[in-house]
Amino acid sequence: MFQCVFSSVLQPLSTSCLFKHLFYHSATPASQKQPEPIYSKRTEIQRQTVQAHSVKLFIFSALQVARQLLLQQQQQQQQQQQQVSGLKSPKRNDKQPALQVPVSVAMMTPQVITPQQMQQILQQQVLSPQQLQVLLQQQQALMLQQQLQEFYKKQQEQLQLQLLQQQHAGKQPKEQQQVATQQLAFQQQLLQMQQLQQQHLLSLQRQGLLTIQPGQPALPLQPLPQGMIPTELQQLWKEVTSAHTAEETTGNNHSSLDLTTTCVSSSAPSKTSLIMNPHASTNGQLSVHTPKRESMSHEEHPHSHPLYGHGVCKWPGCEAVCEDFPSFLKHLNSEHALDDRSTAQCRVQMQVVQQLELQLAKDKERLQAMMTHLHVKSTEPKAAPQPLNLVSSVTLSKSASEASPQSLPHTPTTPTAPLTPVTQGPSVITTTSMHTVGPIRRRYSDKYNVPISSADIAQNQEFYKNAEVRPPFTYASLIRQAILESPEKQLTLNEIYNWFTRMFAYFRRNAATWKNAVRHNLSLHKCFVRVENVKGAVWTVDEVEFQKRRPQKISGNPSLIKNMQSSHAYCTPLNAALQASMAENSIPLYTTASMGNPTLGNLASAIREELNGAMEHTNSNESDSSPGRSPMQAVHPVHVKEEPLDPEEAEGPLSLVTTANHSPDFDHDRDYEDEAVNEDIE
DNA sequence: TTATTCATAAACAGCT
DNA sequence: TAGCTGTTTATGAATA
Repeated sequence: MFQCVFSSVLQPLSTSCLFKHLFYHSATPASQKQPEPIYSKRTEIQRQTVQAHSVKLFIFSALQVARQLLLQQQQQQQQQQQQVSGLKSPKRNDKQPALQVPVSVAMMTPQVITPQQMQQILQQQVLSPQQLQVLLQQQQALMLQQQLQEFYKKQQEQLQLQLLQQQHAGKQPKEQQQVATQQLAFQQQLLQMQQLQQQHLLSLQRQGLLTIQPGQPALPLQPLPQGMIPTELQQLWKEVTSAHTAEETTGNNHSSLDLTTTCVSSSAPSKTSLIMNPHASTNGQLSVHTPKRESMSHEEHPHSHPLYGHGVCKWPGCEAVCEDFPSFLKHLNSEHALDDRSTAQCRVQMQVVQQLELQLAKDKERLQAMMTHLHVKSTEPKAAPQPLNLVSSVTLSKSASEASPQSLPHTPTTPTAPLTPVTQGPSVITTTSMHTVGPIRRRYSDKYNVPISSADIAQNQEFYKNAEVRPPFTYASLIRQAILESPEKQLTLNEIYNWFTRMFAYFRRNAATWKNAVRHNLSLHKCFVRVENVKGAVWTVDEVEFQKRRPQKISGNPSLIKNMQSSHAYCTPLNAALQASMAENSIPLYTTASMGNPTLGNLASAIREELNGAMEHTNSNESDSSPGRSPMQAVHPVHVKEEPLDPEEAEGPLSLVTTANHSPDFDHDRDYEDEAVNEDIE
């Protein structure tokens, strides 16, 4: 079984169905694929990650404050115990250091999914952005849950220890009872926080926004709507703080915690930083700034900082507006100093970058697989011919094997590496061509006078026959192909119509439109020559005129110019198609034959074999062509000649060049009955 | 910005 | 006369 990762949709496939499925990808209209804005989603992931982390930071800060309060109570309790009984428990001292481990340490060292594990996950299967998002969120939530559980556990142990101590002392002053009561209340509030998270998780699950894998000990904290969790936390915070004495809550800055503001807000970035209780910053980290490194970098590159651009702080989740660079530095040093929050954010950013890098690597791998698939598609059981455009005369340059290294294909995974760079080649099925509704304006092939390859159509023949997908070829190319596929290289208008409807399901509708276009093209283009014969008027193709349709702006050898017209045509259409594909939300781009170019050596021999076969076929004057036959059998007689090619003048890496030869042999083989045809061609 | 190519639509004429 | 065939023109989009 395979799993198709062509798109973000993971779909298990059997070996036999893999190619069909890939072909489905090439055939499915883009409108049905629901393209996913990958980059925007990644940005969204980052945003939500920061958002979730901000929520987590808030909880962390609240816990820190509560922990600090608890510590104070414990200290008071300890002092009271020492005063009363002079008893000092060694166990308590053992426990105390563990309690002093900042929660942020656990936060900064997530052990839920290590980067290595995440990499393994990503290597095992390509995760879609949604899955990555969920995974990331789950990881964040698991981290938070671990922290909560750890803290809760410590609190519980402390409580039990204290109870034991109190029982041991045989005295229970009222204050101790109050402290114990407060601790119990705090534990209950911690439980409430967990329950709230669980409830929110359940609500998300009900909404289908989050899926939890079975057996996963997840307490995922989905990125919450702005202001939702803060409100709940505010209530929780009030409950927590209300458990303490009034002088402890009203005398400090707890009230300054503006929990109504969102933790991450682009509009009010200054509020993103939590106003910490002085007690919360137990180690004073919040007040410690280390701007030296930044300042040094700024001195080297004044007003240039990766975190500063367009007057906005680029710190993840901040976007604070800084009018000038000094103000940004001030903001950076004040809001993003070296503290737990910044460190945690940095770590989150590292994870984000790491995941993006992994995803990028995976996408590259996927692209490679796609390219490989497209390269070897000609070897499918369909046994389609090699995707060489042999319709026109082909000249194989000596320098084919002497192409510059950078021009050589970088696809070592397949022996059928393309002549062109991996991102180049004619487009057979493009995303644009998948739009079956309405006329299309884009054109990917035939843009440089090079018509569709016979193999291009042949390898997608079944697809075009059955799917109402507009072929991405111009009318001229299609007409030319129809004519060239005919045994006598000439067709009546009605036969051209029939070829269109036979070969393309798309042309079985809107006959008036495309037939008019066919007639228009036949009349408009000089490359189509009307010939009167016994059957009436038939249409033939003048290759010279066809190649002349758009001269390339290449200076140098005129023959090279012609050659480049053809060779370049292999490069640009797919480039455009790729760009279009990228523009259209990274919908996979599919080509078939055109990308299955063999290596240079194989290509040369293949060309010669094909050309020789074609010449023999034509010279034998056998008209075995049928509607279903291979288009390669219908190629024109061609000449294989070796022509020096100046590499400096060659614009592209292609050495396979086609010349629009209009040789006497060519005219002879066309075997026109009307001599006027040759005159017209001349 | 300009020129070119292409698709589409439409009008028109000639022929069967 | 209707339909087919062929020519021509116009327009807009895409692209070099």
